[in-house]
Amino acid sequence: MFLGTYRHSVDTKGRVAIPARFREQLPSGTVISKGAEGCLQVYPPQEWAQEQGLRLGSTTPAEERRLARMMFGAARECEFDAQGRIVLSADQRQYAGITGVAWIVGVNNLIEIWNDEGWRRIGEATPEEYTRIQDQVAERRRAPRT
Amino acid sequence: MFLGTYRHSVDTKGRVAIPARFREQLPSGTVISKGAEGCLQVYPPQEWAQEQGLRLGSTTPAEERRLARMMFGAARECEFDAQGRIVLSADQRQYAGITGVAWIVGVNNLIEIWNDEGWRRIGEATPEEYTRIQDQVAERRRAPRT
DNA sequence: CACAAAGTGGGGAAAAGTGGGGAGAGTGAG
DNA sequence: CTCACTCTCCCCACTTTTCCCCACTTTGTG
Repeated sequence: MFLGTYRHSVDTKGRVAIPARFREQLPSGTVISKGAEGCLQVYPPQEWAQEQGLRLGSTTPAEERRLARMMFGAARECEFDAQGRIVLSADQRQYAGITGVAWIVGVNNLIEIWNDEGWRRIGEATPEEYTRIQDQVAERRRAPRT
Repeated sequence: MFLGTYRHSVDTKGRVAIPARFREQLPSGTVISKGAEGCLQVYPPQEWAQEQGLRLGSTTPAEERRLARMMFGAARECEFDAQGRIVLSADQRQYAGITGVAWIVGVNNLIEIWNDEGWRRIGEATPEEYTRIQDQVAERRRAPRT
């Protein structure tokens, strides 16, 4: 389970340290890919495995081909150096708008990486908004397929 | 597992370097052929073997005959030079519209090679489209044979 | 306060990618 | 048959990127 928010720096080589608390839960086979709202997402192997049912072959339908290309094309296996850092590719940094600092956030089953601006927007929700959003989600759960 | 997108140049001899990460997963017997949407596809031996289910015989439907001819007729075994490059034949380059640069994309079980324009079109999906496609595929999986 | 663990920064060797020369086989024209 | 030409490999040289290693700073803990 990944919890908490960490502010780490990204150096000129694109390296960013993954918090030790997270790292010790990430075996090899961990994958980083693009996520919704312009963040990057880190999938532990057991989470990523669910995405892998998607395979290409001569009989794969067009929609699945498209999705597979986007998903896997944007992903990379995480490789930690001796200091516990991973390298964000130029493409990933550009997608997430990350330059000097990154916010690394544990979101239960996976980890997200945000730029300053993006994470600020998430965090600036007032208690009232928070309550409203919580209610919305509760509502949808009661009546799915809306 | 093949992941990530790489932009490599294709020289005047039609040579293109396969990313080292991919190359080390490609034993001899790897095959390159034409793929859907105008890309080229690189099949590791075990993936290619699955395509061999497609055979010609007196009862093969016309569509399958056509597909088989295209796939196998266009295929070639990959041969790497000392620098880790393969040569794309003039025919393959023309089919894929590849001139100066090529995008080499890992798509889980196989590798695709795209021209600038083609790959840009795949990647330019908005987050909303991405979500929609993801939902469609999930839907189809839940209720196969539609 | 001292020690250990975590995070940050940079130099340099090694690996990956790029471009081109040239030998040898195959092809076609004179 | 010979010559010129093309195409395919194989080899070498250069540039760029990656990654491995070391050192320092900061944070946390007993």
